Amino acid sequence: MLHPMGWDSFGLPAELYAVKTGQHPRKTTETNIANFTRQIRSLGFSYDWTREVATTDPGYFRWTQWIFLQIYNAWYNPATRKAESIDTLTYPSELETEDQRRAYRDGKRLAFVSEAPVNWCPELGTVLANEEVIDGKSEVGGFPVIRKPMRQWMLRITAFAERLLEDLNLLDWTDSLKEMQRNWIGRSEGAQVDFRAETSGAILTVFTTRPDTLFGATYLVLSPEHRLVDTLTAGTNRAGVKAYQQAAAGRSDLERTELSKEKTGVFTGSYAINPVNGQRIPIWIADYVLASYGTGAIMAVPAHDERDLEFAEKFDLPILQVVQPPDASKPWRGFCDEGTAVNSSGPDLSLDGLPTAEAKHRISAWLDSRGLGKRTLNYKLRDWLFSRQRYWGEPFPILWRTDAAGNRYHEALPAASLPVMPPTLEDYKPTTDGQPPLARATDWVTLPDGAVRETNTMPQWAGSCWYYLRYLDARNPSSFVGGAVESYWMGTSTSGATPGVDLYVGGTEHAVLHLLYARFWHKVLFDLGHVTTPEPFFKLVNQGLILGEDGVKMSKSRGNVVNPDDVLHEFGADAFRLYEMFMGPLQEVKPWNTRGVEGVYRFLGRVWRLFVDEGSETEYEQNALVDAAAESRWVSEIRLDSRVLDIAPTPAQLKTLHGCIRKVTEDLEALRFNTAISAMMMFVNEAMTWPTRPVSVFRTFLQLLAPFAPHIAEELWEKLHPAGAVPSLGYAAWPVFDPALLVEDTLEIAVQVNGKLRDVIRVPAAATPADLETAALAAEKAKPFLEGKTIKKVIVVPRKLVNIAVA
RNA sequence: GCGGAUGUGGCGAAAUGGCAGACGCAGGGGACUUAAAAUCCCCUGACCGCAAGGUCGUGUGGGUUCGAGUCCCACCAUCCGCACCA
Repeated sequence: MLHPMGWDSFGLPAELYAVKTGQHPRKTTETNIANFTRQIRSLGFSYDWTREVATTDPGYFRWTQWIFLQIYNAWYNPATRKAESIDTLTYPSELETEDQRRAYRDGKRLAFVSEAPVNWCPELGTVLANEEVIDGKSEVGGFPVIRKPMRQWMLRITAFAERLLEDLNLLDWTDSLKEMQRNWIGRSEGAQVDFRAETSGAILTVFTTRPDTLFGATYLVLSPEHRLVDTLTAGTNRAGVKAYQQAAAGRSDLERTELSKEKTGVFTGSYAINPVNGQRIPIWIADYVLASYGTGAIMAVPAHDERDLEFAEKFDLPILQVVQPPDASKPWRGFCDEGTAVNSSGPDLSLDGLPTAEAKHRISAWLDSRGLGKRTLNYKLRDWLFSRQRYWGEPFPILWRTDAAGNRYHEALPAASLPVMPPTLEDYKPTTDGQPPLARATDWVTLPDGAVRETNTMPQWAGSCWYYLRYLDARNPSSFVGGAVESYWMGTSTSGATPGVDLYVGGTEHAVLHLLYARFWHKVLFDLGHVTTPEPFFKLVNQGLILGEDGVKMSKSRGNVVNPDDVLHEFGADAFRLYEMFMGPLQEVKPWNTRGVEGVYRFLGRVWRLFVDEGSETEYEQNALVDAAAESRWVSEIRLDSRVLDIAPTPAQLKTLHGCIRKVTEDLEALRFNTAISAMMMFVNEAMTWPTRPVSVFRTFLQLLAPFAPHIAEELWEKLHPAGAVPSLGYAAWPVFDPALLVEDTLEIAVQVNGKLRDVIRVPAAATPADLETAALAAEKAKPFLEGKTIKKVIVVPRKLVNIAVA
């Protein structure tokens, strides 16, 4: 069992807090880690602190940088569907110079530099990944985000889209979480179709999931950022197109979606030819077409697409039916589902009368045979924007140089030079001219040979992409994780073990961030032979959020935050732990209720009184009051209750105990802590009524209690072993229940008439179904319901119930 | 709009298709106490009834079944995620 704890301590929140308090992030991070450690320790969690890691520790981020180098020095080979060393890349023969081959190689790496529109958050002064933008605002802080072309580091996660999708099937995750990832990856099958521009002859490729509607395409739409917009714009339309492009560029994502109710766009003044029928159709640009999805251009089929219809109606473009709904009473206008092709005949091809699926097939084959298009897969997933203009993150192990032709190119630092430490800065805010903070350290940036360092840093997700691997071998100085250690813990050296982390408990907020990024890194490491499982986390459970007492998410601004320190001070760690587990199912969202803590606190009081002598308890309370300094001595003088004796338990006592062992054991396995606790409450409620309290029974009970309330369990365990030389309760083997002790000699059988409970009878456990039937028919309280009725059928469920069906 | 989850007492919740509401909170009554707190005992889904007992009851409406909180269909509500993804 490996149960470690660590700190994901790089990132924006830590940096923002540091800026706010005017301290260095390393200082505030250390202070916070110390405080969290204190709180966690006071709760008595059994973490293995010898494996503690912090992602901000140079001994840790050295290996984060090392993994980045593995990604940087790899490419995705579509033939093998795997990441491979960049050395296996073959070059097209037309690349003659080393500079040309270098440019080609850099374009293939899994870590690459790209000049593309990115999410820029002016308030935070940094770019953000797609996953970090929620409703057009930054995930951290909630500030507006705009699109801006910038030169940034990207990781080629899109190459793994299909495998990230497929391998979800290997995992024991909830359906909802898997669905979130599937939706985020957003696979869709369709076709690319080439349209030829009428005057320039330029080829315009569009992506569509409905190639069967090609005959209904009455215009094309390009995104404002599409690279062919300039060449396609006719003279008189130039000013309007430019203005539209500029307006779209300056608009935030939020504005873009808020304004989505109203479609906007401009005509370029030029036309394209529909390859299927030679029709001349206008080319428009509009921001409802996204540059970053598909080809950044669409064929509009207003009859059978909601958005195209809205646009066509607004700009008075032709709407042509090409699909007949199966339900003829439904209007064809705006019908987007599958039906039958109509009005779809051209000189070389007719789809008329074909069902949608077949029409898709036919047209795809036709386009393919003419070289006009091909079947394609598209994903919503975008490449991972991996650089940030921040101080508090891992510096890239990358240098920039200039070649003979004056082109800047990048180069990896050797692994031996890791870690690349961030420079010491007085001011770690971004520069006023928009340069990352690291650019302030001019001595650090420029090397003696003229090379300059990359001044961006990695995003906060980098460190958390692989921490579970570092836990396995946290102090290894020569490798990110030792090979034998990795295969032992990840389960590939033992047959039957689940591959990867056996149980990962975490919140849903990581669904399309950390959990996606970590899977991607893991797959790269797997392909390159550094780890032995294709997936990092086998079983994943999302714990539910604990809301404030008012049923709303806890927040400082609402003032409904419960501070664990206060709860601990008033009720102790055991009551706090017990309550959190007793509240309800682990996965459920549920509100905090301090009364509930009092409830489990009372339960712990009853446990205590089950063991200790009341008189000595009173003495302790009085003595501890006048002499608080010697409290621990007075505690040790509390005596056991005189009924707690080393005597043989009665069969009834053993039965109660073993029933409890069974329930607690099974519930723990299934993470049903709430019902396990309720079983222990029932045990205690009954044990309170016993005239004798056999030590052996209570020792076992304490073992059951220990994982929930370790402090009180350990204290009482010690009292039950007066000799002193007893190992801690934590090392005692978990009790095993004896099924033989749970056998009942008589059973309670429910007697139903027409499914309604009428009586409960007691029968010997050995009673046969026939015995049960006889006894049930004779049941006193059931009789009135049988009188004067015909018995149609008697259903006997052995050991449970008898149902008499009457007419 | 799309995807997912959840709907059970005053509240948190239990219940391999087989006695709905275990366990706990809150509430009511009682014991102990000069008194209070703590503790212990009893009651507590709704309605009818003096009682015995009965009727109804797991978001709504259907269905399958000897029997449905549980399975199937439709709908409603709430929460979470995604959202102009062609």
